[in-house]
Amino acid sequence: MTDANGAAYGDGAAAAAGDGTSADAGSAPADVFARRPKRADARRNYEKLLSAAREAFAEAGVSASLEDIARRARVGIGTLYRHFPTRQDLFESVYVDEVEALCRAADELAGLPPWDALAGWLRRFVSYAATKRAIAEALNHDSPVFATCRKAIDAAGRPLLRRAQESGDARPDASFDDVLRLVGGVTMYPFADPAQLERVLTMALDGIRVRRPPG
Amino acid sequence: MTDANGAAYGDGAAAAAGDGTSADAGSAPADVFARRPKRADARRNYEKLLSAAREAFAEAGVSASLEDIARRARVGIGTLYRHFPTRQDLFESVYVDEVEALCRAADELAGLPPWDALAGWLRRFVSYAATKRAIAEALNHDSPVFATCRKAIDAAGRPLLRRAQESGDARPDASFDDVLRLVGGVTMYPFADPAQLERVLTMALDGIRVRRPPG
DNA sequence: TTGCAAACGGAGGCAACCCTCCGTATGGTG
DNA sequence: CACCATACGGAGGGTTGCCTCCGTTTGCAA
Repeated sequence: MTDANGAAYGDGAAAAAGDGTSADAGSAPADVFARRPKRADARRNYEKLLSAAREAFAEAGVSASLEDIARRARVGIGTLYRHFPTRQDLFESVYVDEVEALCRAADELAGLPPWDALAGWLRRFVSYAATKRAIAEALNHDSPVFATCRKAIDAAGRPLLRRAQESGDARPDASFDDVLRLVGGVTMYPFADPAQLERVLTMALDGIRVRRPPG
Repeated sequence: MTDANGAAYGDGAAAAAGDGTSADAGSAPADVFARRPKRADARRNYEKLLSAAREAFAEAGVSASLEDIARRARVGIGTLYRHFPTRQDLFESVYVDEVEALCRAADELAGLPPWDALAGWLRRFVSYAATKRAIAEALNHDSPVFATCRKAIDAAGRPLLRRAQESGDARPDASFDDVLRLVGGVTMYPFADPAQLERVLTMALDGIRVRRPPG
Protein backbone atom coordinates (compact mmCIF):
# COMPACT_ATOMS: atom_id res chain seq x y z
CA MET A 1 0.00 0.00 0.00
CA THR A 2 3.03 2.21 -0.03
CA ASP A 3 3.09 2.49 -3.81
CA ALA A 4 0.22 4.98 -3.78
CA ASN A 5 -0.33 4.87 -7.53
CA GLY A 6 -4.03 4.23 -7.28
CA ALA A 7 -4.98 4.49 -10.94
CA ALA A 8 -8.57 3.76 -10.12
CA TYR A 9 -10.27 3.06 -13.39
CA GLY A 10 -7.17 2.79 -15.51
CA ASP A 11 -5.26 5.59 -17.17
CA GLY A 12 -7.14 5.80 -20.38
CA ALA A 13 -4.14 4.45 -22.25
CA ALA A 14 -5.22 0.91 -23.08
CA ALA A 15 -8.00 1.84 -25.46
CA ALA A 16 -7.95 -0.91 -28.06
CA ALA A 17 -9.66 -3.76 -26.31
CA GLY A 18 -12.86 -5.16 -27.75
CA ASP A 19 -12.80 -2.62 -30.52
CA GLY A 20 -15.02 -3.44 -33.44
CA THR A 21 -17.20 -5.96 -31.71
CA SER A 22 -20.54 -4.63 -30.64
CA ALA A 23 -21.91 -4.51 -27.14
CA ASP A 24 -22.22 -8.25 -26.64
CA ALA A 25 -18.44 -8.52 -26.31
CA GLY A 26 -19.01 -8.19 -22.60
CA SER A 27 -19.88 -11.83 -22.13
CA ALA A 28 -16.66 -13.16 -23.58
CA PRO A 29 -14.20 -12.84 -20.66
CA ALA A 30 -16.64 -14.30 -18.16
CA ASP A 31 -15.00 -17.73 -18.24
CA VAL A 32 -11.39 -16.58 -18.43
CA PHE A 33 -11.15 -16.82 -14.66
CA ALA A 34 -13.79 -18.37 -12.35
CA ARG A 35 -11.84 -21.37 -11.15
CA ARG A 36 -14.52 -22.91 -8.93
CA PRO A 37 -13.64 -26.06 -6.99
CA LYS A 38 -15.25 -29.37 -7.98
CA ARG A 39 -16.25 -31.27 -4.88
CA ALA A 40 -19.66 -30.40 -3.44
CA ASP A 41 -18.57 -29.40 0.06
CA ALA A 42 -15.61 -27.46 -1.26
CA ARG A 43 -17.79 -25.56 -3.66
CA ARG A 44 -20.26 -24.77 -0.92
CA ASN A 45 -17.58 -23.38 1.34
CA TYR A 46 -16.08 -21.44 -1.50
CA GLU A 47 -19.33 -19.60 -2.08
CA LYS A 48 -19.89 -19.02 1.61
CA LEU A 49 -16.45 -17.51 1.92
CA LEU A 50 -16.95 -15.32 -1.08
CA SER A 51 -20.12 -13.74 0.17
CA ALA A 52 -18.77 -13.42 3.69
CA ALA A 53 -15.80 -11.61 2.24
CA ARG A 54 -17.94 -9.29 0.18
CA GLU A 55 -19.85 -8.42 3.30
CA ALA A 56 -16.80 -7.95 5.47
CA PHE A 57 -14.96 -5.78 2.99
CA ALA A 58 -17.98 -3.57 2.51
CA GLU A 59 -18.34 -3.16 6.24
CA ALA A 60 -14.84 -2.98 7.59
CA GLY A 61 -12.91 -1.94 4.54
CA VAL A 62 -9.79 -3.38 3.07
CA SER A 63 -8.27 -4.46 6.33
CA ALA A 64 -11.11 -6.70 7.40
CA SER A 65 -9.72 -9.59 9.38
CA LEU A 66 -9.44 -12.85 7.50
CA GLU A 67 -10.21 -14.73 10.66
CA ASP A 68 -13.41 -12.77 10.93
CA ILE A 69 -14.34 -13.64 7.38
CA ALA A 70 -13.85 -17.31 8.09
CA ARG A 71 -15.94 -16.92 11.21
CA ARG A 72 -18.76 -15.24 9.29
CA ALA A 73 -18.70 -18.03 6.75
CA ARG A 74 -18.75 -20.58 9.57
CA VAL A 75 -15.67 -22.22 8.20
CA GLY A 76 -12.27 -22.97 9.66
CA ILE A 77 -9.47 -20.55 9.01
CA GLY A 78 -7.55 -23.31 7.27
CA THR A 79 -10.35 -23.67 4.76
CA LEU A 80 -10.18 -20.02 3.93
CA TYR A 81 -6.48 -20.25 3.26
CA ARG A 82 -6.83 -23.32 1.10
CA HIS A 83 -9.27 -21.56 -1.18
CA PHE A 84 -7.61 -18.19 -1.10
CA PRO A 85 -3.93 -18.49 -0.26
CA THR A 86 -3.47 -14.73 -0.13
CA ARG A 87 -5.58 -11.75 0.72
CA GLN A 88 -5.17 -10.64 -2.86
CA ASP A 89 -6.83 -13.80 -4.10
CA LEU A 90 -9.85 -13.03 -2.04
CA PHE A 91 -10.02 -9.45 -3.28
CA GLU A 92 -9.74 -10.58 -6.82
CA SER A 93 -12.43 -13.19 -6.58
CA VAL A 94 -14.94 -10.81 -5.07
CA TYR A 95 -14.03 -8.23 -7.63
CA VAL A 96 -14.36 -10.56 -10.57
CA ASP A 97 -17.88 -11.52 -9.56
CA GLU A 98 -18.87 -7.90 -9.56
CA VAL A 99 -17.34 -7.21 -12.93
CA GLU A 100 -19.11 -10.12 -14.52
CA ALA A 101 -22.47 -8.81 -13.38
CA LEU A 102 -21.61 -5.39 -14.74
CA CYS A 103 -20.73 -6.79 -18.13
CA ARG A 104 -23.94 -8.76 -18.30
CA ALA A 105 -25.86 -5.55 -17.67
CA ALA A 106 -24.36 -3.97 -20.77
CA ASP A 107 -25.76 -6.73 -22.94
CA GLU A 108 -29.19 -6.33 -21.51
CA LEU A 109 -29.26 -2.60 -22.19
CA ALA A 110 -28.02 -2.84 -25.76
CA GLY A 111 -31.51 -2.56 -27.23
CA LEU A 112 -32.34 0.85 -25.77
CA PRO A 113 -31.78 4.21 -27.47
CA PRO A 114 -28.17 5.40 -27.21
CA TRP A 115 -28.44 7.82 -24.34
CA ASP A 116 -30.78 5.62 -22.31
CA ALA A 117 -28.46 2.68 -22.72
CA LEU A 118 -25.46 4.67 -21.53
CA ALA A 119 -27.30 6.27 -18.65
CA GLY A 120 -28.74 2.94 -17.60
CA TRP A 121 -25.40 1.26 -17.62
CA LEU A 122 -23.83 4.08 -15.65
CA ARG A 123 -26.52 3.71 -13.04
CA ARG A 124 -25.61 0.08 -12.78
CA PHE A 125 -21.98 1.07 -12.62
CA VAL A 126 -22.68 3.14 -9.57
CA SER A 127 -23.73 0.16 -7.54
CA TYR A 128 -20.72 -1.75 -8.79
CA ALA A 129 -18.48 1.09 -7.73
CA ALA A 130 -20.01 1.07 -4.28
CA THR A 131 -18.98 -2.51 -3.75
CA LYS A 132 -15.67 -1.94 -5.37
CA ARG A 133 -14.93 1.07 -3.23
CA ALA A 134 -13.31 -0.80 -0.40
CA ILE A 135 -11.54 -3.30 -2.53
CA ALA A 136 -10.22 -0.95 -5.13
CA GLU A 137 -7.45 0.61 -3.13
CA ALA A 138 -6.03 -2.74 -2.20
CA LEU A 139 -6.28 -4.34 -5.59
CA ASN A 140 -2.94 -5.04 -7.07
CA HIS A 141 -3.23 -3.12 -10.28
CA ASP A 142 -0.52 -5.12 -11.96
CA SER A 143 -2.26 -8.42 -11.55
CA PRO A 144 -3.44 -10.09 -14.75
CA VAL A 145 -6.88 -10.52 -13.24
CA PHE A 146 -7.23 -6.82 -12.81
CA ALA A 147 -6.10 -6.18 -16.36
CA THR A 148 -8.63 -8.65 -17.70
CA CYS A 149 -11.38 -7.00 -15.73
CA ARG A 150 -10.43 -3.61 -17.03
CA LYS A 151 -10.68 -4.94 -20.55
CA ALA A 152 -14.03 -6.53 -19.86
CA ILE A 153 -15.45 -3.30 -18.51
CA ASP A 154 -14.07 -1.43 -21.46
CA ALA A 155 -15.58 -3.88 -23.88
CA ALA A 156 -18.92 -3.62 -22.16
CA GLY A 157 -19.21 0.11 -21.63
CA ARG A 158 -17.12 1.85 -24.24
CA PRO A 159 -19.44 1.03 -27.13
CA LEU A 160 -22.33 2.50 -25.17
CA LEU A 161 -20.48 5.77 -24.78
CA ARG A 162 -19.43 5.86 -28.41
CA ARG A 163 -22.95 5.23 -29.57
CA ALA A 164 -24.24 8.05 -27.40
CA GLN A 165 -21.54 10.31 -28.76
CA GLU A 166 -22.30 9.40 -32.36
CA SER A 167 -25.97 10.14 -31.84
CA GLY A 168 -25.02 13.54 -30.47
CA ASP A 169 -26.23 12.88 -26.95
CA ALA A 170 -22.95 12.63 -25.09
CA ARG A 171 -20.28 15.27 -25.27
CA PRO A 172 -17.55 14.23 -27.70
CA ASP A 173 -14.63 15.46 -25.59
CA ALA A 174 -15.29 12.99 -22.78
CA SER A 175 -13.21 9.85 -22.70
CA PHE A 176 -14.61 6.62 -21.35
CA ASP A 177 -12.28 6.93 -18.44
CA ASP A 178 -13.42 10.42 -17.63
CA VAL A 179 -16.99 9.26 -17.53
CA LEU A 180 -16.28 6.37 -15.19
CA ARG A 181 -14.34 8.62 -12.89
CA LEU A 182 -17.08 11.15 -12.67
CA VAL A 183 -19.89 8.69 -12.14
CA GLY A 184 -17.92 6.29 -9.99
CA GLY A 185 -16.75 9.01 -7.67
CA VAL A 186 -20.27 9.97 -6.82
CA THR A 187 -20.79 6.94 -4.63
CA MET A 188 -17.47 6.87 -2.93
CA TYR A 189 -19.37 7.42 0.24
CA PRO A 190 -22.66 5.66 0.75
CA PHE A 191 -25.81 7.75 0.54
CA ALA A 192 -28.25 7.64 3.41
CA ASP A 193 -30.96 9.14 1.24
CA PRO A 194 -31.61 7.46 -2.13
CA ALA A 195 -33.30 10.61 -3.40
CA GLN A 196 -30.07 12.49 -2.98
CA LEU A 197 -28.17 9.85 -4.88
CA GLU A 198 -30.66 10.35 -7.67
CA ARG A 199 -30.20 14.12 -7.69
CA VAL A 200 -26.43 13.93 -7.69
CA LEU A 201 -26.39 11.25 -10.33
CA THR A 202 -28.59 13.41 -12.50
CA MET A 203 -26.15 16.27 -12.20
CA ALA A 204 -23.29 14.00 -13.15
CA LEU A 205 -25.13 12.68 -16.17
CA ASP A 206 -25.99 16.24 -17.16
CA GLY A 207 -22.31 17.01 -17.09
CA ILE A 208 -21.72 14.22 -19.58
CA ARG A 209 -24.54 15.20 -21.90
CA VAL A 210 -24.20 17.58 -24.79
CA ARG A 211 -25.68 21.00 -24.07
CA ARG A 212 -28.64 21.51 -26.29
CA PRO A 213 -30.70 24.65 -26.67
CA PRO A 214 -33.74 24.11 -24.44
CA GLY A 215 -37.09 23.33 -26.07
CA MET B 1 -16.09 1.05 11.81
CA THR B 2 -18.95 -1.38 12.03
CA ASP B 3 -21.55 1.35 12.08
CA ALA B 4 -21.25 1.91 8.35
CA ASN B 5 -23.30 5.09 8.33
CA GLY B 6 -20.74 7.06 6.39
CA ALA B 7 -22.68 10.25 5.84
CA ALA B 8 -19.80 11.81 4.02
CA TYR B 9 -20.54 15.46 3.79
CA GLY B 10 -23.54 15.51 6.05
CA ASP B 11 -27.11 14.77 5.20
CA GLY B 12 -28.25 18.17 4.13
CA ALA B 13 -30.48 18.44 7.17
CA ALA B 14 -28.65 21.00 9.28
CA ALA B 15 -29.08 23.93 6.96
CA ALA B 16 -29.29 26.92 9.26
CA ALA B 17 -25.70 27.49 10.27
CA GLY B 18 -24.04 30.84 9.55
CA ASP B 19 -27.09 32.03 7.72
CA GLY B 20 -27.27 35.75 7.23
CA THR B 21 -23.59 36.51 7.66
CA SER B 22 -21.70 37.00 4.42
CA ALA B 23 -18.77 34.96 3.20
CA ASP B 24 -16.29 36.10 5.86
CA ALA B 25 -18.08 33.96 8.43
CA GLY B 26 -15.54 31.29 7.57
CA SER B 27 -12.85 32.71 9.78
CA ALA B 28 -14.88 32.65 12.96
CA PRO B 29 -14.61 28.98 14.07
CA ALA B 30 -10.84 28.91 13.55
CA ASP B 31 -10.11 29.33 17.26
CA VAL B 32 -12.94 27.21 18.61
CA PHE B 33 -10.61 24.24 18.73
CA ALA B 34 -6.83 24.39 18.22
CA ARG B 35 -5.71 23.54 21.74
CA ARG B 36 -1.99 23.84 21.17
CA PRO B 37 0.29 23.00 24.12
CA LYS B 38 2.26 25.80 25.79
CA ARG B 39 5.76 24.60 26.54
CA ALA B 40 8.25 24.99 23.71
CA ASP B 41 9.31 21.36 23.39
CA ALA B 42 5.77 20.12 23.71
CA ARG B 43 4.61 22.45 21.03
CA ARG B 44 7.42 21.37 18.74
CA ASN B 45 6.56 17.71 19.16
CA TYR B 46 2.90 18.40 18.68
CA GLU B 47 3.56 19.91 15.28
CA LYS B 48 5.95 17.15 14.30
CA LEU B 49 3.35 14.56 15.19
CA LEU B 50 0.64 16.33 13.29
CA SER B 51 2.53 16.47 10.05
CA ALA B 52 3.82 12.94 10.47
CA ALA B 53 0.24 11.82 10.91
CA ARG B 54 -0.95 13.69 7.87
CA GLU B 55 1.76 11.99 5.87
CA ALA B 56 1.11 8.53 7.26
CA PHE B 57 -2.64 8.69 6.77
CA ALA B 58 -2.26 9.83 3.20
CA GLU B 59 0.16 7.00 2.49
CA ALA B 60 -1.15 4.06 4.44
CA GLY B 61 -4.78 5.02 4.91
CA VAL B 62 -6.82 5.03 8.04
CA SER B 63 -5.08 2.12 9.66
CA ALA B 64 -1.62 3.60 9.66
CA SER B 65 0.22 2.40 12.72
CA LEU B 66 0.46 4.89 15.54
CA GLU B 67 3.85 3.55 16.40
CA ASP B 68 4.94 4.30 12.88
CA ILE B 69 3.67 7.84 13.17
CA ALA B 70 5.66 8.35 16.35
CA ARG B 71 8.70 6.92 14.60
CA ARG B 72 8.28 9.29 11.65
CA ALA B 73 8.00 12.21 14.00
CA ARG B 74 11.12 10.97 15.86
CA VAL B 75 9.24 10.99 19.09
CA GLY B 76 8.52 8.35 21.71
CA ILE B 77 5.25 6.51 21.53
CA GLY B 78 4.39 7.85 24.96
CA THR B 79 4.63 11.38 23.66
CA LEU B 80 2.18 10.62 20.94
CA TYR B 81 -0.32 9.28 23.42
CA ARG B 82 0.04 12.24 25.71
CA HIS B 83 -0.83 14.65 22.92
CA PHE B 84 -3.45 12.47 21.27
CA PRO B 85 -4.95 10.02 23.73
CA THR B 86 -7.00 8.31 21.04
CA ARG B 87 -6.66 7.69 17.37
CA GLN B 88 -9.73 9.83 16.91
CA ASP B 89 -7.97 12.81 18.42
CA LEU B 90 -5.27 12.50 15.84
CA PHE B 91 -7.75 12.26 12.98
CA GLU B 92 -9.62 15.23 14.21
CA SER B 93 -6.59 17.42 14.59
CA VAL B 94 -5.36 16.70 11.10
CA TYR B 95 -8.83 17.22 9.76
CA VAL B 96 -9.35 20.53 11.52
CA ASP B 97 -6.21 21.96 9.99
CA GLU B 98 -7.50 21.14 6.55
CA VAL B 99 -10.91 22.63 7.18
CA GLU B 100 -9.43 25.87 8.40
CA ALA B 101 -7.50 26.29 5.18
CA LEU B 102 -10.62 25.60 3.17
CA CYS B 103 -12.56 28.25 5.02
CA ARG B 104 -9.85 30.79 4.49
CA ALA B 105 -10.05 30.13 0.76
CA ALA B 106 -13.70 31.12 0.71
CA ASP B 107 -12.85 34.54 2.08
CA GLU B 108 -10.21 35.11 -0.53
CA LEU B 109 -12.58 34.28 -3.38
CA ALA B 110 -15.43 36.43 -2.14
CA GLY B 111 -14.58 39.30 -4.50
CA LEU B 112 -14.98 37.36 -7.74
CA PRO B 113 -18.16 37.11 -9.84
CA PRO B 114 -20.63 34.59 -8.45
CA TRP B 115 -19.92 31.62 -10.67
CA ASP B 116 -16.16 32.12 -10.63
CA ALA B 117 -16.16 32.30 -6.87
CA LEU B 118 -18.13 29.09 -6.55
CA ALA B 119 -16.09 27.25 -9.14
CA GLY B 120 -12.86 28.45 -7.60
CA TRP B 121 -13.86 27.34 -4.16
CA LEU B 122 -14.96 23.95 -5.44
CA ARG B 123 -11.58 23.51 -7.06
CA ARG B 124 -10.02 24.20 -3.73
CA PHE B 125 -12.45 21.79 -2.17
CA VAL B 126 -11.18 19.05 -4.42
CA SER B 127 -7.72 19.16 -2.96
CA TYR B 128 -9.19 19.23 0.51
CA ALA B 129 -11.24 16.19 -0.29
CA ALA B 130 -8.15 14.39 -1.50
CA THR B 131 -6.49 14.80 1.86
CA LYS B 132 -9.67 14.04 3.65
CA ARG B 133 -10.27 10.91 1.68
CA ALA B 134 -8.33 8.59 3.94
CA ILE B 135 -9.45 10.17 7.15
CA ALA B 136 -13.09 10.59 6.31
CA GLU B 137 -14.21 7.03 6.72
CA ALA B 138 -12.71 6.80 10.16
CA LEU B 139 -13.94 10.12 11.45
CA ASN B 140 -16.43 9.77 14.19
CA HIS B 141 -19.34 11.66 12.73
CA ASP B 142 -20.92 12.26 16.10
CA SER B 143 -17.97 14.08 17.54
CA PRO B 144 -18.50 17.76 18.31
CA VAL B 145 -15.36 18.59 16.40
CA PHE B 146 -16.79 17.08 13.28
CA ALA B 147 -20.03 18.98 13.73
CA THR B 148 -18.16 22.23 14.13
CA CYS B 149 -16.19 21.58 10.98
CA ARG B 150 -19.33 20.83 9.07
CA LYS B 151 -20.73 24.15 10.15
CA ALA B 152 -17.58 25.96 9.20
CA ILE B 153 -17.60 24.47 5.72
CA ASP B 154 -21.25 25.31 5.37
CA ALA B 155 -20.67 28.86 6.46
CA ALA B 156 -17.84 29.22 4.02
CA GLY B 157 -19.28 27.56 0.94
CA ARG B 158 -23.04 27.81 1.13
CA PRO B 159 -23.17 31.56 0.47
CA LEU B 160 -21.07 31.02 -2.64
CA LEU B 161 -23.58 28.55 -3.99
CA ARG B 162 -26.53 30.71 -3.13
CA ARG B 163 -24.98 33.70 -4.80
CA ALA B 164 -24.36 31.66 -7.95
CA GLN B 165 -27.93 30.45 -7.85
CA GLU B 166 -29.32 33.93 -7.40
CA SER B 167 -27.34 35.20 -10.35
CA GLY B 168 -28.79 32.39 -12.41
CA ASP B 169 -25.50 30.56 -12.96
CA ALA B 170 -26.01 27.51 -10.76
CA ARG B 171 -29.04 25.26 -11.08
CA PRO B 172 -31.56 26.07 -8.36
CA ASP B 173 -32.47 22.46 -7.58
CA ALA B 174 -29.00 21.58 -6.32
CA SER B 175 -28.46 21.60 -2.58
CA PHE B 176 -25.12 22.51 -1.10
CA ASP B 177 -24.71 18.94 -0.04
CA ASP B 178 -25.38 17.62 -3.50
CA VAL B 179 -22.72 19.86 -4.91
CA LEU B 180 -20.09 18.79 -2.41
CA ARG B 181 -20.89 15.16 -3.04
CA LEU B 182 -20.54 15.49 -6.74
CA VAL B 183 -17.35 17.48 -6.70
CA GLY B 184 -15.82 15.68 -3.77
CA GLY B 185 -16.39 12.28 -5.26
CA VAL B 186 -14.36 13.17 -8.28
CA THR B 187 -11.10 12.86 -6.39
CA MET B 188 -11.85 9.79 -4.41
CA TYR B 189 -9.04 8.18 -6.26
CA PRO B 190 -5.95 10.17 -7.04
CA PHE B 191 -5.41 11.22 -10.62
CA ALA B 192 -2.16 10.35 -12.33
CA ASP B 193 -2.80 12.90 -15.05
CA PRO B 194 -3.72 16.44 -13.96
CA ALA B 195 -5.25 17.12 -17.36
CA GLN B 196 -7.78 14.40 -16.74
CA LEU B 197 -8.67 15.84 -13.39
CA GLU B 198 -9.32 19.11 -15.17
CA ARG B 199 -11.59 17.46 -17.75
CA VAL B 200 -13.59 15.55 -15.19
CA LEU B 201 -13.89 18.55 -12.93
CA THR B 202 -15.19 20.57 -15.85
CA MET B 203 -17.86 17.98 -16.50
CA ALA B 204 -18.87 18.05 -12.86
CA LEU B 205 -19.10 21.83 -12.84
CA ASP B 206 -21.13 21.70 -16.04
CA GLY B 207 -23.53 19.42 -14.25
CA ILE B 208 -23.98 22.06 -11.58
CA ARG B 209 -24.43 24.96 -13.97
CA VAL B 210 -27.72 26.10 -15.38
CA ARG B 211 -28.24 25.05 -18.99
CA ARG B 212 -28.37 28.16 -21.07
CA PRO B 213 -29.20 28.39 -24.75
CA PRO B 214 -25.79 28.52 -26.51
CA GLY B 215 -24.65 31.84 -27.99
C1' DT C 1 21.09 28.97 39.92
C1' DT C 2 17.78 26.23 41.66
C1' DG C 3 13.42 23.63 41.86
C1' DC C 4 9.61 21.62 40.13
C1' DA C 5 5.78 21.06 37.04
C1' DA C 6 5.57 19.56 32.61
C1' DA C 7 7.12 16.70 29.11
C1' DC C 8 9.85 12.88 27.37
C1' DG C 9 10.97 7.94 25.91
C1' DG C 10 10.40 3.28 25.63
C1' DA C 11 9.96 -1.30 28.10
C1' DG C 12 6.55 -4.51 28.54
C1' DG C 13 1.90 -6.71 29.09
C1' DC C 14 -1.99 -7.64 26.34
C1' DA C 15 -4.76 -8.54 22.27
C1' DA C 16 -5.46 -9.41 17.53
C1' DC C 17 -4.08 -11.14 13.46
C1' DC C 18 -1.42 -13.95 10.20
C1' DC C 19 -0.40 -18.30 8.41
C1' DT C 20 1.25 -23.27 8.74
C1' DC C 21 0.70 -27.84 9.87
C1' DC C 22 -1.43 -32.01 10.67
C1' DG C 23 -4.88 -35.23 12.44
C1' DT C 24 -9.73 -36.02 11.15
C1' DA C 25 -13.83 -36.20 8.19
C1' DT C 26 -16.20 -36.98 3.82
C1' DG C 27 -17.75 -36.98 -1.14
C1' DG C 28 -17.76 -39.77 -4.90
C1' DT C 29 -16.09 -43.60 -7.63
C1' DG C 30 -15.24 -48.40 -8.78
C1' DC D 1 -19.33 -51.08 0.53
C1' DA D 2 -14.72 -49.69 0.77
C1' DC D 3 -11.16 -46.83 -0.43
C1' DC D 4 -8.61 -42.63 -0.91
C1' DA D 5 -8.01 -38.16 -2.86
C1' DT D 6 -9.80 -34.18 -1.46
C1' DA D 7 -11.31 -31.09 1.89
C1' DC D 8 -12.03 -29.68 6.68
C1' DG D 9 -10.99 -27.40 11.33
C1' DG D 10 -8.42 -25.23 14.58
C1' DA D 11 -4.29 -25.35 17.71
C1' DG D 12 -0.25 -22.84 18.03
C1' DG D 13 4.03 -20.05 17.03
C1' DG D 14 5.41 -15.72 15.32
C1' DT D 15 4.59 -10.86 14.42
C1' DT D 16 2.72 -6.47 14.98
C1' DG D 17 0.18 -2.94 17.01
C1' DC D 18 -2.14 -0.87 21.12
C1' DC D 19 -1.67 1.48 25.29
C1' DT D 20 0.02 2.11 30.24
C1' DC D 21 3.33 3.12 33.52
C1' DC D 22 7.23 5.06 35.44
C1' DG D 23 12.05 6.60 35.83
C1' DT D 24 14.52 10.39 33.48
C1' DT D 25 15.03 14.87 31.25
C1' DT D 26 13.99 19.70 30.40
C1' DG D 27 11.85 24.29 29.98
C1' DC D 28 11.13 28.21 32.53
C1' DA D 29 9.95 31.15 36.54
C1' DA D 30 11.55 32.91 40.68
